[in-house]
Amino acid sequence: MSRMREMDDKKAKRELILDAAVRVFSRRGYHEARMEEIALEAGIGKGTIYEYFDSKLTLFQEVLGRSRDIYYNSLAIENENSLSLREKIRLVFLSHIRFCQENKELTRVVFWDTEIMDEELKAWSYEKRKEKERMLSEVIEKAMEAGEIRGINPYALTLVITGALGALWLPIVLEEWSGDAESLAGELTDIIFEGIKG
Amino acid sequence: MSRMREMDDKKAKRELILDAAVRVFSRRGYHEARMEEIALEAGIGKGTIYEYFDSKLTLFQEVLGRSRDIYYNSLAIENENSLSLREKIRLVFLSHIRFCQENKELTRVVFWDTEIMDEELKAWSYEKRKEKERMLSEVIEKAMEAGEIRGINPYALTLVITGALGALWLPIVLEEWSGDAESLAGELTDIIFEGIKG
Amino acid sequence: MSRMREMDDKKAKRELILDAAVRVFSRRGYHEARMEEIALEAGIGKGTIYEYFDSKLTLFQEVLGRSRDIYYNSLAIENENSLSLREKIRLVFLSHIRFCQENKELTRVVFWDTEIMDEELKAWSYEKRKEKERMLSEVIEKAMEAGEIRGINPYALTLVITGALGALWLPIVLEEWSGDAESLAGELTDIIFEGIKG
Amino acid sequence: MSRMREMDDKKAKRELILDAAVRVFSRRGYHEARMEEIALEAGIGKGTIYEYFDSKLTLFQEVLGRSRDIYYNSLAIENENSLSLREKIRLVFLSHIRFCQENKELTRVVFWDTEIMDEELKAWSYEKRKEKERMLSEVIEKAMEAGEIRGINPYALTLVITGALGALWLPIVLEEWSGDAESLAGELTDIIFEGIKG
DNA sequence: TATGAATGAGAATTCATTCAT
DNA sequence: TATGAATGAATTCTCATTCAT
Repeated sequence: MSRMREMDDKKAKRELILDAAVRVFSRRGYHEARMEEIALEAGIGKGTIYEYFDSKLTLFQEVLGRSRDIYYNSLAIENENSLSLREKIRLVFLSHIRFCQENKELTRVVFWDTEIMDEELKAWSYEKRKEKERMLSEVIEKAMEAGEIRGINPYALTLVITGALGALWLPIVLEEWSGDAESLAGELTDIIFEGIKG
Repeated sequence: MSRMREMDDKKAKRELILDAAVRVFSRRGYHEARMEEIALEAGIGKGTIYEYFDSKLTLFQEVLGRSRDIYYNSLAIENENSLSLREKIRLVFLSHIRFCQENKELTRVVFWDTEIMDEELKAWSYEKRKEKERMLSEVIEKAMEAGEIRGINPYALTLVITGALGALWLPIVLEEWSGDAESLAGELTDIIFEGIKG
Repeated sequence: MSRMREMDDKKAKRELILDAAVRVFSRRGYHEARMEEIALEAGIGKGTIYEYFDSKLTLFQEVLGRSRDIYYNSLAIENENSLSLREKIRLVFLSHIRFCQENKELTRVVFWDTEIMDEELKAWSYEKRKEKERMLSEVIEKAMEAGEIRGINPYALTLVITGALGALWLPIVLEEWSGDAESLAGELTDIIFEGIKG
Repeated sequence: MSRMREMDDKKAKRELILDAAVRVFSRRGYHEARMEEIALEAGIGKGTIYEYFDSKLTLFQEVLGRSRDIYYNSLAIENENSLSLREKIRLVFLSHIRFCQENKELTRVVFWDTEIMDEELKAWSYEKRKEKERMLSEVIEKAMEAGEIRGINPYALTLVITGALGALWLPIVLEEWSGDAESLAGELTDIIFEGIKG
């Protein structure tokens, strides 16, 4: 077998394991997930996982890291500098909803506030959250300077937006809500921009 | 010892255990919490816990249930029928923030999206959440009928409000945010009612 | 139960485990010994061992340490300062042979040059051996100064004595040799003092 | 490739593996040695070892057997019938010391009293030791008959000699002792022949 | 023939739960 | 009733060995 092909195989099996791990971590959570179940799900032997990952924690960290990266990439608003804040927020809601609808398992892994909290992971998680907040604050302050939005406490707005996102994955994953993404994104944005006052 | 006194003692020891359990579950999470640590924290023997609770899961369920009850009671808006929706929402934010500030351990137990989704607990959790949403929807619809707020999707507003609440406990518990409860509650309500449009 | 009695029980169970461990380590060696077998041998459950010892290594270290202490104490020549070197050496041989005859299992643990060689244990082992050599050298040099023995290389004599000891446990434990302790001790001493020249 | 050449290759690879195995068993001991490390050390694939040896145990047995053969051959006193016992013993000490100095790895394998006493290996080990003792006894008895040495217990002398040998490899391998082989061999022989009496 | 990816039996260890006191 | 010593099921991880290529 060519070296190229070998590496593809190696990579492919890694992916196979990661995919299985996402599913198992997603339905069981970290502590209830069994390495044996992941192996079974991947259709491989228990020991094989350890050829690709050092430990259960390592595997989980990679699953979590990748899931979050995929999620954050799916939001992709940084490059859309030409858009108005209103449009940006609408887009964030829209892509969030679509991501949750299309990736129920990844979603569960990303948003399931896991206990594991290995110190390293905790720090990483914290940093990621802070970064997201910083980014949002920045965008908000610019829009405020530009007069697009009135003078408000940016932190309060951050809470409203990230809060709505955080509230919006479980109903989707549990299939309680399966409405139209465009509409809901629009309605949320509308509330935030226009207020609800009668 | 009188039967009355005995029962008081019995009750008191139950409380003792529950208090210790809140602290331990709060700082460790369900899976990392050790029955021995709870017993130690309560100043009793490990075996004694089993005189009062069937299992670790049972104990956790009661801790979680009670914590949520205390939290929901602290919100206490049902009886305040005379208030406007605006005032009600402001009050919910205010009491939420105060509760989190004053009961960091309970808060962590209530909001820590635990993995241990034992089927029964999951169902109970689900029901509790639904009930909260129904209540909110009802209040919103009434306000809409009364013309206090304009015609919007009540579900979207529910998401915005519960989302903001869900986003607002971690910064408090982690002591990242320790600002003025009144101000933040006001600002959040203001955003929701007036919108942010410039 | 009185606190006194409790501690006795606790101590007694520790001893029970240590005894069982000596037997198992003695017949299997460190790596082939199974914690389960030790538990079985002690007539207790697997988990109980861990109530008294942190790990297999810890248990082994204590078994080894105690066995060696018992052995070295059985040699007990330090306090016999009045004796001549010849008598001391004869006594060392004699007590060594008797110890091996009477404590076959301890003997195997003490002399089985185990692989384990955890760094800490290695250092400890090394130190113990050095100490023994130093002690011997000292005694030898004194006897040389006193003219009891002629001028020889003390290190060479140390090798001859410790060597004979080291060669003399296996035949005893394997029951190849079961002769008279007094005679053999005398003969060995005789060879060392008088030489074998015709 | 000619059949002859093939067999040479086959033999060469066997040797390659055995050499690597000596080094690894020497520095790790049997249980801590990893087949993978041996393969790596030999510069071949893990699976290849199994083309030449049935199992780890088999490989170790061959390593041990060969190492011992090399050691015993290095002593080579059988053919030296013309020599006096004194000279023979001196020669044994001398060649032992030199062997240990020059073959630290082999030495460790030969003398490291391994735990892995697989029954077959144990029996073989036992037989080898007995044979050595028989040979020594024979030589001793002849010398006694010839009047070269006085009437002593041959077993006791065997213990003294093999004991000194057994005590003399570790200090060399650990590089604690790195003196002159000739001198030490002479001194040991001197003690055994002349005794130490003042 | 050589390989190394895959395997799974097996070992140490943990900890909720039991139960004799 | 309260206790904590004892327990063993369950879990992670290792590594000799196999076998498809």
